This record gives sequence, structure tokens and C-alpha cells, in this order.
Amino acid sequence: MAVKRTRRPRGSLTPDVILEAAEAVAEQGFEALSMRAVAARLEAVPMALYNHFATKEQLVAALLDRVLFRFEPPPATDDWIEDLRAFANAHRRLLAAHAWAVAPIFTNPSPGLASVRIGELALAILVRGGLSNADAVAAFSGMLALNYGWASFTAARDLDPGGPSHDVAAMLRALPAEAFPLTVATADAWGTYGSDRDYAFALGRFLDGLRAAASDATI
Amino acid sequence: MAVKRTRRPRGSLTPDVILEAAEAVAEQGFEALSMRAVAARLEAVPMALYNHFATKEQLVAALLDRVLFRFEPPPATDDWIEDLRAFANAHRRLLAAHAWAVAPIFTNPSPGLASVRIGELALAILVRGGLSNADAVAAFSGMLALNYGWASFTAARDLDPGGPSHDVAAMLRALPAEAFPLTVATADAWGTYGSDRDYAFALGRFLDGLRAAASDATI
DNA sequence: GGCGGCTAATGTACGCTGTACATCAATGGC
DNA sequence: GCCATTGATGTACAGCGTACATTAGCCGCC
Repeated sequence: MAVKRTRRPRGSLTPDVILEAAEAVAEQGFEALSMRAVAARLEAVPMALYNHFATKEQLVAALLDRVLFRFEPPPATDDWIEDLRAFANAHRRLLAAHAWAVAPIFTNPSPGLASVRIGELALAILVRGGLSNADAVAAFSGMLALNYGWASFTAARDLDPGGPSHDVAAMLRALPAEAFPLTVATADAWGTYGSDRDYAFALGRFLDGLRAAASDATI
Repeated sequence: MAVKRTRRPRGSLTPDVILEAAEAVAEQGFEALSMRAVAARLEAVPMALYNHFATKEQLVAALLDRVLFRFEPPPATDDWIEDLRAFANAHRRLLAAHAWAVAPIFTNPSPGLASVRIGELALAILVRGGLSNADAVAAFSGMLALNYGWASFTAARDLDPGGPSHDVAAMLRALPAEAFPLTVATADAWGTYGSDRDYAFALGRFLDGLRAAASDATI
């Protein structure tokens, strides 16, 4: 006997191992991320987590910062617009790789250190392109907004394949053509809604405009 | 006596009055929107709502559609780019006017009828500008993503004035300048993060690029 | 006018959530 | 070897969405 349930060794619960477990839980859907679920995965009791994070909110903030720190900027070239394109693509890929994180990041754009680092890296490119401080901030905000918004489109689909939006094209085609002629006519294009090609187009137009504005300013 | 608590008259609970109450509740924060809170505001019992909406999720979807139906497109002119600018601004104003709705719309880009209507109206402008169906869908997606992303920035601030991001500029200025030189240097510009001016800049660059692409295509 | 039947409003209950608060036990300093 | 510190635990509570059973108001029918 004496198989008495042994309690967790005293130093074995650290913020890092908690966040590791939390991410594993979150990967099967952010709404599945509960203090109890994280604790269970660590074979600990829910309240044990509160010795390392004051609230769930703080745990989530730390988790999101951890994810955003994985951003790695592409190497710089001599064309700042191409650097910005690569930067935006890398950023969007990061969001797509952690689809579960998109919604909470979105609703809580915490100014964590990881976000600041991303901003710093983006500003370096924009300032190199000749933009003023104010314009660089505005341009970076625009790129960020585009990426977050776009990520929400794709995340909704990635997280719920076969969900209500699993066949947008068919749904749109079924609409009354008198009321929504263009929607019905573009139903096929909507089927690939949020595609890489569409993103490249949208980002491309933004960068075109940015390059024109920068070269105007430097003339 | 016979002051027995009278129950609600039989026909008095309709989807409309429920949504009306739900919106009033949601306006003090989306997380405050619970079935129980909506029922309480109607002096009804929580389960009464389930005679009209199968789940909370469906109630929320109907509520969001109701809000998005308030979008009114600006009148058309003979300059499609200017029409698109006005359209984007009107759309963003709608989101800003219902900041609580931004997060749920974002996480659940439901293809409700109101969204379809907005898409139809946007496509009309883009097709008039000479874009192909595929490009029109991509351009609209980009505008939508920009607006949703941007709205999330401002909504976070509007919903929580005095919150952790109440003085971004001061926070950024306090960062180590060696690690984040550009962030510190642009701290002032970050203070107006998400401003109308910044949005106008970002949208403007996108529209510039779009106009150039369209005129290229028609030559 | 009385009377069923349909259905909307109600009541009760369950499992889940975050977390306040009290308790207990392992560990580092003396 | 003892004690204070502190991290792991246990219990408990309010609030959530909602399944399921019950009640009561209204309708058409005789």
C-alpha cells in the first residue's frame, strides 16, 4: 500500500511548463483553454496555476506573447518594398500557423514585448523606405490590420473545416440573382475566399501605393 | 392578495424584442451578454429565450446580422475610387459605432444576409472600376480585412478607456532605446495609434494601388 | 359556452467555468 | 533540528449555457 497519491514536487510547476501545456490545450481550440484543462494536462490541481499567473487573463497574455515571439523577420535586401512584402507574408504565416491565437490576439491587442519587437522590425523597413515617423506608424498599422483581418477569415475556416462556411460558393450561388447579381456572378471567386492569391493582390495594391507615396516624397 | 407574480403574456416574447434587449445588454460589453442578462432585462426567465433561439450562438448571429444591416452605402459619384473610399469609411464608422460587436463579428465572420448585402454593394463599385471578378473579390476582401483589423485596434481602446493601453506613448517611451530605437523615436506617433488620419493614410495607399492596377488593366 | 390540444413561459437541475480562501507539506536558512 | 516561507492542495461559491419536466394561456372545435 502507501500508494497514496503523491503530490507534485515543489519546483516542478513553472510559468514555462504551464505555458507549454496551455499551448497544447489551446491548439485544439481556444475555447477549450480552461485553467482546469491546463492543470489536468499537468496532473496538477487547477489552483496550482495561480501561484504562477494571477489570473487566466494574464496566462493568456503570456501565451500570446510567447507565440508572437516566434516571428522571425526575413533577411533584408536592397528593395525595401520587397522586404516589406516578405515581412507581411511571414507575419501572416505566423498567424496562420497558430489559428487558435488569432481571435484572442485580435480582441486583446496587448502591447506585449513580442508585439513591440515586431513593430520595431517593421518600422526599420519603413523608415529605410523614406517614410516619416507618422507615415511609418500608419503604414505599419495598415499592414497589421490587413493581416489580422485576413487571418480571421482563414482562421475561421481552418479551425472549423466543414463548418457553416465549408461551401461558400454553393451558398452564394443559391441566393436570388435579382437581389444579389454580382454576388451570384462571383460565387466561384468567393469559393477561394481568403486565398494566398487574393492576399497577394490586396497586399500588392497596398505596397504599390506605398512605394508611389514614398517616391513622391523623396523627389 | 392574488398579487401572485403574473407571468409574461403569451405572445410578448418575439425574436425582435429579444434582440432589442440583447443589444442593450451587449452595449455595456459583449462579455456581459448572457442569456440570463437578456432574460432579466425582459423580466423573463432565461429558458424563455430558447423558444425563439435554439442556442446563444444563434441569438448572437442574429444580433450581429441586425447590426450589419444598418450599413448604408454613400451615394455614388462618377469616381469609383472616391466611392470606394466613402464606402470603406462608412463601413468603418459602422464598426466603430458598435465597438462591442467587432470581436464577435471578427471571430465569427458569419455569412449572414447583411454581410452578403455589404459585399454586393462593394462589388458594384469595384466592377464599375473595371476589375475582374477575381480581383474585385480580392480587393473587397482586403478592404474588409483592413477595416476589421483596424476596428479591433480602436474597439479595444473604446471599450476600455483608461485600460492598459491608455497611454501607449508613455509606455513605449519607457522602453530601452538600445533595443527598440525606432519604437521609442516614434512613441509620439504611436500615441495616436489607430487615428482617423492613420486610417486615411493606409486606406489611401491601398486605393492608390487599386486605381493604378485598374487603369493598367484598361489600357 | 365549454373543452382539448398546442405551445410558450416557467422551474429545476447539471456540468462547466474562474477563482477566493483555508489548509497542508516540502524546502532553505539558522 | 527547528521554523518560517511558499508552493501545491482542497473546498466552496457564483455565474454560465442549456437539457428536461411542468404549468398555463390561447386557439379552434363541438
